Amino acid sequence: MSDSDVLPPRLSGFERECIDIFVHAAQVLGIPRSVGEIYGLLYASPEPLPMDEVVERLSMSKGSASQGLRWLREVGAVQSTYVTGDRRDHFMAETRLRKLAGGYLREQIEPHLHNAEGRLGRLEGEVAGLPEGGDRKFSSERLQKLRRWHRFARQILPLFLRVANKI
Amino acid sequence: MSDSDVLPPRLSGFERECIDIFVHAAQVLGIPRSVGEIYGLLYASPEPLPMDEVVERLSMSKGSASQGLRWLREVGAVQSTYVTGDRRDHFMAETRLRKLAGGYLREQIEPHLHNAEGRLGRLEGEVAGLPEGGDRKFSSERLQKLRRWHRFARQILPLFLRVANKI
DNA sequence: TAAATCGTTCATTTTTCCTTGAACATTTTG
DNA sequence: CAAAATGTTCAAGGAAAAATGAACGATTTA
Repeated sequence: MSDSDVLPPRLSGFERECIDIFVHAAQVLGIPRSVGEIYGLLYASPEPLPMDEVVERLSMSKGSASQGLRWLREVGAVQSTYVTGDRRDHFMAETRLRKLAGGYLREQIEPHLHNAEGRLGRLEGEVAGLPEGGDRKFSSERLQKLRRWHRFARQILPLFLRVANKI
Repeated sequence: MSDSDVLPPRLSGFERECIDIFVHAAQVLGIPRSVGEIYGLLYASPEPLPMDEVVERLSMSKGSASQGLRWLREVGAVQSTYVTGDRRDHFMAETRLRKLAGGYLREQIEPHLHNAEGRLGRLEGEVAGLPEGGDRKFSSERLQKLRRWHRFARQILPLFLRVANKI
């Protein structure tokens, strides 16, 4: 006799579909599947959940749940709350798009944009060291284009957040 | 005696820095490193390059170069051109941001948005099957929020392309 | 038409990333 | 204080993705 005959299903249909959606979203964003699962479960929950329940409902190791929840807290995608008479931390999904996107951009994208500045500086050094001639003009134009792209990214992301704020 | 004593360096400083930039950009976008390398090399090249040269300059296998170039062509990030007196295909980087971003969104993002519609439909089915009560209201609100996000994504991406067109 | 060139495909290897679970620290309960 | 509960860390294992290179087909050249 298998467990499914005696145990209640761990997840409701609604929960399963929410998890499915966020697992796929995580895939698009390059985030681990387990993180998508956790967020999906919390998104489907009217009440905040403690870590044990995440572990149990998702059949996930404590390690993954601990790390996943930490990551989600760091990017501001979940908040931990008190529940009276329970010393465990309880977690709930942050669902304001502005907060979600803002945390992701700050933690995941901003560092890359920052590093890109250093790389553009090095590229500029290379162009400066080039001998005069047709290739130098070409290289300089390519560098300028990269700089425009970088400036564009720096401007468009805050704009994106302002628009997201209205959703 | 090592090769570096007798062979010219395969890549110029300018090329190396361009490649570095696009390798990191690829990482952010979840694209294989080899694809970033190829695009970076082509971006740095005033002339279109045949596949052999990509293989040689990047010390990359023919397989990777072939597949990487195919992918780049599919998303519209490189174009192949004729070079008179040479039967090999020659590749050059597409550098219009609108084209680059458009191809990426069409090939990589759009399929996910399309699939999401199916998932939202299934989620709607789950909500419809829920008994009346507080949880049903909650679930319905969460579903609506997902639908708003989806609509938002569908609207913001074309807008993004219009703005990118001016860069 | 034989040899050389160009490019693709795909099974295999390599690498990278994710998950696991045991060990541990900390706090709480009996 | 001993046992239980809660949560973190990290080495090791496993899974998924990427790179390799040999085999192959197609085309061109001598």
